[in-house]
Amino acid sequence: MVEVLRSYLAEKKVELTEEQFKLWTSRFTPKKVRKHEFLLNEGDVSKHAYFTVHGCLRMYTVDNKGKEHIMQFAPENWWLGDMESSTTHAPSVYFIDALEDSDVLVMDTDSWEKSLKEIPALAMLFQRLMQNRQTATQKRIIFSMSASAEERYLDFMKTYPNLAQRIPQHMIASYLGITPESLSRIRKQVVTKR
Amino acid sequence: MVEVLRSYLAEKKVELTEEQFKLWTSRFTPKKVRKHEFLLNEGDVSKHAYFTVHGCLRMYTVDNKGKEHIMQFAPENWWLGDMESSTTHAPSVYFIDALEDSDVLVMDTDSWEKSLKEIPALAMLFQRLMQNRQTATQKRIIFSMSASAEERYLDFMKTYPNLAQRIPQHMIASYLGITPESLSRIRKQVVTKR
DNA sequence: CGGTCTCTTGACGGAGTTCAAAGCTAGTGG
DNA sequence: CCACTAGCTTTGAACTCCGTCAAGAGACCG
Repeated sequence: MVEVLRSYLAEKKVELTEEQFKLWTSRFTPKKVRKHEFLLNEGDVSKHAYFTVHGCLRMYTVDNKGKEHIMQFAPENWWLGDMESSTTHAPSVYFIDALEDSDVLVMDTDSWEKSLKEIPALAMLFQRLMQNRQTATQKRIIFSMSASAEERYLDFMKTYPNLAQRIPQHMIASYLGITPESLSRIRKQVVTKR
Repeated sequence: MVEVLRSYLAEKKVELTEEQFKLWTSRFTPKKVRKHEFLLNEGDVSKHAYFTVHGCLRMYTVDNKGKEHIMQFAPENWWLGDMESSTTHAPSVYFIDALEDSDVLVMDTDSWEKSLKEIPALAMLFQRLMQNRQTATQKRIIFSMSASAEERYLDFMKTYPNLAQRIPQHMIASYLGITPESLSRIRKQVVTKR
């Protein structure tokens, strides 16, 4: 299954020697995850990073009013994990579970850090990905403060065109920070507008 | 002026050899910045990182409706810069200016990257700081979706207790994503509540 | 000392929430 | 393979928080 990482790296324009590739991929464990199965629970210390080969994961928190807030989706070719908990060994504030039956690749934190030290090209890739994530997260803040719920929904549709067909509406609502009822009304509006 | 970095590093529990410290600090240029003076304009490629010795900087964007949104404040002992623009050489979407007459230390991007490569302890420090920032940014998203404006104001006051006395109210409003009028009403409420 | 910037206060409106109920869909077990 | 149930989505009505617009008071700087 680790062969999918070959095309992934090619797409990201990262070139490893065959030796490096073998070393890296030997540290992954393939895992089948059932829908609704949990990979991380709030309060646990994160010890793994995940790569979605097929299916979809999500990472979310529950606020003090009991509401779920989805921080990130991880469909095919996405990485997911609570980096903070992994590096600081502090209990995570996040849950990670599967939205569909999924195939994922798992690597434990120690192997992960070893790989970054041994293979500089990987360290550079993940620094770039971290930077992109920070940029995306900042844009999300600005967008949540300046755009209406409808604008944010349309933006979500543009960013993840296929995802909206695959996952329940109320998950999108949770990601956008609105209620399922509001999203339902917005979708009606958007359809009748054209 | 670079001597302030000595106590800064001590506080962050980073130990450099005297040689490393000299090498690093020799690459900074002290700069006096007047209130309202700009260090970065939207559309420019960021070529510098800043450390506030005295005073306060801010980084903000202007959305398509013409509203300012403050991404970050940088009072004493804070780093500020558009990392994304610096690393990708893409035009920045941010403005950086001074909220008070300030003393800052400036390092250009090339020297910055060189320093991180030459001094691993620094690379580790800034990876840690980046991680903290990502965590803080994520918390801000959750908070902006789950908490009322009043709760967010009270949280801001706890996080930056001294800052609220120093900077104009409407800057805090811009950071919180509410109007100055709303913040004014919230403050009135908070005072009369006790 | 005049003007601009900042903060406050009021009235009104609108986007989104809450609560409730009724369809609809999909998964499960017989 | 069908029936049943639990979860998901839709719709309605009332409400609430916050934004907008407008006006006035105070503070600070040139």
